[in-house]
Amino acid sequence: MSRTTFLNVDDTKAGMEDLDKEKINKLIQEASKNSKFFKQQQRREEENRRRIEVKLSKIKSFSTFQIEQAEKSADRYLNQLDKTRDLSRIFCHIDMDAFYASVEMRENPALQHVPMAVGGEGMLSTSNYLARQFGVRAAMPGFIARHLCPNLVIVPCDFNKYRVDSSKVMKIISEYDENYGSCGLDEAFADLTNHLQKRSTLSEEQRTFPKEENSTETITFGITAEETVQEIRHRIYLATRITASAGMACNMRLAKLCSDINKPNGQYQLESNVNVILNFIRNLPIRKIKGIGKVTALHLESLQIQTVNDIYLKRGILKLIEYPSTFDFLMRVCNGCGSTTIEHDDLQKSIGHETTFNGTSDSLQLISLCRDLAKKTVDELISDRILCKRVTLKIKTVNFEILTRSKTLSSYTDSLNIITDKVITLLKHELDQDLELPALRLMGVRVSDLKMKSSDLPILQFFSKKSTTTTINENTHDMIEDIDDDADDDEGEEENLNEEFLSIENQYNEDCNSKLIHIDDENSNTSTTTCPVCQKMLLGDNDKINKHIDLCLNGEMIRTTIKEQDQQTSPQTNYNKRINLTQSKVTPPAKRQKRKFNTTPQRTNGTMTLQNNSTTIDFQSWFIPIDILNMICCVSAVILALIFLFIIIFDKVYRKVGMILVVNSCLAEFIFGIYLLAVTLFTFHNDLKQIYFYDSFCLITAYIGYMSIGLQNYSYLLQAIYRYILIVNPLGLFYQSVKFQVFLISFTWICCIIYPFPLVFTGQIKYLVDDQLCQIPPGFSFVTIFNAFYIYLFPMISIVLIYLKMVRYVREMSKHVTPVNRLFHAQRELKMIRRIISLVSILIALGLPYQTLIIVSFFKSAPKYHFRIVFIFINASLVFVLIAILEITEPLKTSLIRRINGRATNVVRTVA
DNA sequence: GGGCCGGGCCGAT
DNA sequence: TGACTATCGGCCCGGCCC
Repeated sequence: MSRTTFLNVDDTKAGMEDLDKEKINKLIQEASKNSKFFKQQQRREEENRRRIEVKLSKIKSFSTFQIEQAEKSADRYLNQLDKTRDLSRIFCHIDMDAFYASVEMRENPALQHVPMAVGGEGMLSTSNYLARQFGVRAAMPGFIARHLCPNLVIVPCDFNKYRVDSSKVMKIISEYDENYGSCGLDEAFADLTNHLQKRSTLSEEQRTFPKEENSTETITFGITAEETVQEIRHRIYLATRITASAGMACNMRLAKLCSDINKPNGQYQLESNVNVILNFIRNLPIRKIKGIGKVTALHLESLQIQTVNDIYLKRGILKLIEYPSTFDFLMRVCNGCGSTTIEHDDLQKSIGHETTFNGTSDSLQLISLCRDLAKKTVDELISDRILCKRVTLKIKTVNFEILTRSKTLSSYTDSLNIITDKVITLLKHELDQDLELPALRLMGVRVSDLKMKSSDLPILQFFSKKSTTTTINENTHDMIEDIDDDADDDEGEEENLNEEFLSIENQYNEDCNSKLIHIDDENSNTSTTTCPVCQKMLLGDNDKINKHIDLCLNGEMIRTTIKEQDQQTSPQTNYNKRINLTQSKVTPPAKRQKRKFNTTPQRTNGTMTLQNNSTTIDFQSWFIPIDILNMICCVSAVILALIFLFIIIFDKVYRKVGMILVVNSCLAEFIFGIYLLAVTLFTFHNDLKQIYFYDSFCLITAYIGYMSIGLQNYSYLLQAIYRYILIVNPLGLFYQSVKFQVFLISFTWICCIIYPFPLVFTGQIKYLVDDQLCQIPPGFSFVTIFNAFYIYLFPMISIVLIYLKMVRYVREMSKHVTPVNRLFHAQRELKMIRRIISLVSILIALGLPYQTLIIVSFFKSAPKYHFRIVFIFINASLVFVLIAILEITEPLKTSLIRRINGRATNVVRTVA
């Protein structure tokens, strides 16, 4: 037997008995030796070995007499356990064989003959038996699996499919025990005792099933437990075309162990006889026991405990060194005792979400992520009508060190603001306190100490018979008082925050609620406003007002619930669902369905349910085609801009002042194109992986975006100004000089480079989950208006005004006696400006959706995926603008034509 | 001494 | 080249308070 280390292959899975473990372990070590994960595992193992050393030295201090006494005490305990042994029942554990992999192989038979695994590149969920021969197993990262088995086919998880099959399986099992307990999608326990008693009274017909689907041939099963389970497995196969293994025994622990004996597609029944049971369990290696993981195994192995029988032999020492609960567990194991009741927990104990991302230390990003996770968790709380009292923040550093920080609240709540505040306070405290804290790679928010929103029920029942208006006002009134208490409680802790974080926090609150309330921060922290939900005048600081609105919105939810209640369901339905999903000592199926083994966030129904500050997003099928379209536009634009720059530089047409301005425009377009390409690639990457993830790259691109859009628009303004100068002040040579133009160009560049900095550093730019990009969220705010004016409206309006002024000027000029060439010249420049106007109108037309969005967002919330939609136009505008530049810039056009012709001539010549 | 709180660790799927 | 999940339950410990 291989010695337990933290990185060895876990060979306890069925189908992995005959592996060359040494070879596989060597390959795994090789694949992961340089990773931080490996180093962390080494640290963990060393720490555990240190603890083992302490244990061993403690053991040395015990006298033989002490050990003998402990052994006698253990024996007495074993005797007691023996007396409570219940051999009267017969449990069955059904385990679907490589469930996810089997579903995939059924859907795609080609996969049946290749080693294959289900999951993501990050983590595998399960593997088929062919892959297991290579050591590929569940909970193994994809890259190691590929190292072990280069031909491995990895199929992404599709929980929808598995859920359909799982429900078929569970339905069949429920016919044998309606109180069955499921452990996830692929496992279930059933107590067959009652069914077996009734079974003898069943007619043969009731025990007869078709041999094959749609076949007339039938098969009749007998009345024994063995045959009953064969019947269950046969019916499962008929329903799903997937095999299941089963184990039968007098308790659940033994039944589970039995289902593993004849895997796959087999079953095993353990006789309900003490000697048989002891003989069976004592010969098993400890790692087969549910509840003994790597760490416990390592500790037990250090005491020369390899099998369950060794546990028995070392019972004296175990009694002396283990915690009572651990000792109790081990004694139950070595006596073959197990649970004989399928218990159902009353209430889920905690709810939370966590996500892994590329390591980052950027506190802004971390706080924003934390907020998203809190929102997601609170949404779940609210939708299930549950309150919580304890919030926990979990973080994992890039070195795989995990920290959890939790805080108990003064009262039960489901307020987004309270929970978010609390968890962000915990995060800030960590970030502040530990300056050496490495970058983080995971963050999680969890709430616990849950209770049902019980007070809702009588209120709802009572008021549902009255007018809804009364309900809301009554409820809201009560809630305001509640929340004020909570707000007071929170104030004390706010003192711990440093100023930087406070400013970020306030900014966020402003952003979030700018559509709801106006707060005059300049005068004081206190202001009056009207609540958009209950229409009451509110007096207080931002926090209190926000919290009030938060609660009012919950009140709004209550009203909705009342309406729904009258129509269809009771408000308890959701909660009951949750209870029903929760099984004894097993993960609720709904939760298990969510489990994933890849790096992507939770996916259900092929969609991703994520929260940002305002919306829930689903992955849409049109994302990818649109991303590709955008990429085509961006790449075309970048290539065009590069070609233009190349031509201008190599043909030396840049020596003219006007061309310097065109170079400036092309350069701006090039940067803007690169920005759009980066954004599109970023979005495409996230869409493809169906993840929401961002790092400072996203912020940097946003910065470059705002800068380059400014550069682009001002470059056209400079061109217009230059034309204007040429006409209005043809003798003002200084203004037409290269020096002056370069000065203007430099000036606009400096303005455009500097202006987005405050946007970045004051957290105005946010990662918008739905749109997968970083932008200033649309909405009525000074920043939005200033931004729109600074980089768009001002240059565009100026160009239009210059054009109008020039039209008037040329008209005036033509009325007076003017040198012909000067008039001609002016008309030509006017034509130039007209072209610039046509170019600008492209920008205006295709930028219009963006501007409309901004304006609409002043009055109501922006539609979902708004930026995705407007960015299609912006990407397209870039290509059109570059084509327009070519069209209106004569020297560029002629140069390009000459080159194309030249090359064509060359080709002809070569061919000839 | 018992209960609560906050932190850490383990295990299962 | 580097690359190792998400969610939940449960247990234990030390520190603190009553």
